[in-house]
Amino acid sequence: MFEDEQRSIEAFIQTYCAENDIPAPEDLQWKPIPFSGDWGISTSFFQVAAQEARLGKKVNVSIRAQEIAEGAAAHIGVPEGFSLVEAVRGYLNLYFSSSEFSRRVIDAVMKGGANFGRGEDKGERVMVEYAQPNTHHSFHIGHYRNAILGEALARLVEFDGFDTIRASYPGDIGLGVITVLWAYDKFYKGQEPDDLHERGQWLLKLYVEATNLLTPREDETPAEKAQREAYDAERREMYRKWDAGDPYLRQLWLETREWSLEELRDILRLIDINIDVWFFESEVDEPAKAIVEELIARGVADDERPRGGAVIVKIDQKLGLEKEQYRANVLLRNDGTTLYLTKDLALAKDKFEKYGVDRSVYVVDVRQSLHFQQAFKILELWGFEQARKCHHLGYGFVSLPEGAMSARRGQVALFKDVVDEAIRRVLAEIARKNPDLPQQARQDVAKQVGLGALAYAMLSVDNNRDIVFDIDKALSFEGHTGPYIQNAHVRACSILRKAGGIPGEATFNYKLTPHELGLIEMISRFPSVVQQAAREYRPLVMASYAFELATAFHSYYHVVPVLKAETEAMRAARLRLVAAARQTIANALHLLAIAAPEVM
RNA sequence: GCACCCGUAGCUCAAUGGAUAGAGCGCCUGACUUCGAAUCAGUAGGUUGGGGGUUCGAGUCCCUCCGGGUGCGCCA
Repeated sequence: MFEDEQRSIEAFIQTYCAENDIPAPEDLQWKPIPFSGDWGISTSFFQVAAQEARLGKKVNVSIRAQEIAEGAAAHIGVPEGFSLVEAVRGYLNLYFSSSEFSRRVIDAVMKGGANFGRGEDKGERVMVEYAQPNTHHSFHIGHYRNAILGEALARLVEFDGFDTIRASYPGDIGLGVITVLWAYDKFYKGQEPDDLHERGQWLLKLYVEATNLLTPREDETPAEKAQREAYDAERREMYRKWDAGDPYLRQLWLETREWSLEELRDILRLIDINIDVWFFESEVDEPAKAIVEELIARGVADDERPRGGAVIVKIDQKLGLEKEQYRANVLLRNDGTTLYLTKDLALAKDKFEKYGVDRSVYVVDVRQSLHFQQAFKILELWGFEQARKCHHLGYGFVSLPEGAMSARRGQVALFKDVVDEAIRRVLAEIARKNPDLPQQARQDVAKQVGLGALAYAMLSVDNNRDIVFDIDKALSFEGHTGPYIQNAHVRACSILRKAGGIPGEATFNYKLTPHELGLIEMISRFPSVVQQAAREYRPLVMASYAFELATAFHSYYHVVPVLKAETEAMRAARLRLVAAARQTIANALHLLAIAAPEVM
């Protein structure tokens, strides 16, 4: 936010170094000054001093860094807009003139509004692929982690200036899907629950039942074994007929698939996700077969079918690697059918050529990291420049306190159930804490707060860490939670409502309290947090920031009187600060796909 | 066997190679006739799994060991 000042100070430093025969600092890093209670920016001279030492000068690096910092401080003086410049232990600290910078920060937020913090147009198109649940199943809390992580990421890169496409890739075919169709056709034909969420759960129930019938048991009798094998043969035959395009099965498949998709669309609507492009696994099968010949012709893939094998890619060998790293993988089974990898390659080709994607992010379970490393390398061998800008955003899996989720054992936290419970708990909280809230508003608010708690529980943990989903902790409304941040927004709204309006301008020409400075500093950091989170593909960075911003606001709120400020000028300045805080909190929450309610 | 991830306060988790490792929960203490207490202020709690190394500087990078998890050509 203070790039101009930084640049001019950097120029001063470069001049000073040049004049005193000190190696030019290559990359000056500016950070906030820690634990000072004041507000400013800081850089250090350790690297410069170390460079001198390497060039043969006999110096103690930390002492020399301090000397340079002192010299630079003296050379710079106190620039316009700053109140103090000091050299401490090798660091050069520049303290802002608080009134000038405060006004500038607040004005920037008020002018930018919902666009405050938005990055420059990057001139690049990014596709974020997430929300890839299998159909013929119900959406559980693990799918939710995927969806919310992908959505937050999409919002971040979009806000940072990338042309962004949201893509979903449901697994709508495969042995699991056929298993459900088999059970339906054999035992439940013609049945169909009314409610769309019941249908998803019902299909899951069919899957569990069918899997039990089809899985070998240790104590099974010869008759049971024969029965099971007969069932399995039916299922395999069904898969073959589906593949051959059997009209009855295709119709049944599309119909039941639609039940799942209806539920999926309903859930995505609930959590405010708008997918731009739907890729179905079943639709990339034919294109996938087509690319195999091309890859053989290009010498990327080896055809071992003549020897009874498959079509494979020996990735390490093609890259000329001695050590095994990417290994080899199969593109086409010897029966001529495609695999997951083949389909992902075909899909990537489509993303690059048909959608003009420059960079591609895959939000997929971390267990598939080898698969994506292989896919990206094959794309590179294939000649796609964009392959180097493909990124697999892996995330740890979500389990329950009882252990891994398992549909078969009935151990699943279905997303819809969790949301319903969240809303119930928020309604109870509202009844206790805000009984004046009109009844008709309660349901909306409960949904926003309940979903906010869930989203934050997922996003406030680093993506490469596993999560044990404890519903009581995820639906906590106090402390390091979504509702805590939402509550800061609500409190700001409340002040502004009572104030009756926001002054069009204000100066900060009075002695600012530490709480005001802290809040203004947090607000000023928002644009750089957007950049970092987007650059690193890490929604966690924004999640942590949002909490810290809310903490700064809550502290401020408690200590600094706004409506009853001592003077009219202070009241105006503080009202604008509250408005800027509200805006920044709202922007941060939006990037996390969390609603910013005005009351709760 | 090979590769990747994780190990930080009692618990759950943060910390672009940078100054004194921070939060939340829980424990204990205090603050509502006050802009909304889903809040705030404070106390206590650490050999960052062990050991080497690189660096002016390591929770962070390298090596090694220990412990936990995941993956590894015809599943997705």
